[in-house]
Amino acid sequence: MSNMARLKTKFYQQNTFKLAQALLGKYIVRKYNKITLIGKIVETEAYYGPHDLASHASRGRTPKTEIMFKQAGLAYIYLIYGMYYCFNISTEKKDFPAAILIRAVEPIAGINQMIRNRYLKNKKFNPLITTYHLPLTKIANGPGKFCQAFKIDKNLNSENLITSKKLWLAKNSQEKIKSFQIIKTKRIGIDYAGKYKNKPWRFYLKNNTFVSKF
DNA sequence: CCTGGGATTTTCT
DNA sequence: GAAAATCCCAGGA
Repeated sequence: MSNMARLKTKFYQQNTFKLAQALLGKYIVRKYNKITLIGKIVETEAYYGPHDLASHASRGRTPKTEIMFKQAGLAYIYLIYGMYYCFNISTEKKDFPAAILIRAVEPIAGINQMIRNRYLKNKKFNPLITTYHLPLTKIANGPGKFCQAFKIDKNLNSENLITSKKLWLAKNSQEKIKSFQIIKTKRIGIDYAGKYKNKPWRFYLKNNTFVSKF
């Protein structure tokens, strides 16, 4: 992990679709209570502009969607289906609504804690049990599961990833993803989005077993 | 393998 | 009051 360097402003200022692909293979670092969790991003989705019917921003600028209209590099976190959180990164310039949803990560460090975090809200959680089991590929293979594992919730909404001490992104300069390793396909769970529902704005690493859906 | 329904709460109409 | 960028489990083929 010695080659890990935090991603700075310039990285986030790329075009949303380029950034959604550049995020693949990068690391998410989460710190709380002296615990450090690290995951490698393997799947993203872009939500772009005021007309994208799959984007919350297509229904206007509201308190909820405000972060999507801010500058690049902020955490946009919302509650979905009353139960799960989704973590996004704001992109593009101020007043242009866009964001990238992190849909899946490969667990790298703090794996036992991630598994415990996943069970904490589960009805089957029993505080007397200290060891839970979950296959590595099912810890964070979905946007809701990832947030649960990494203890990401509304408290981190609007967090600045460039300066935060709790949540940021990093890269290992020795690791490079080539474009042939990236699958581009339609986004998940947005069948209501009319002509935007089939846009190939979902990106994931080819043959990667940590993605939410193949 | 697949399909369908329930959980749960914020947000906006 | 309805919908929602999800997840899990049950039941049938």
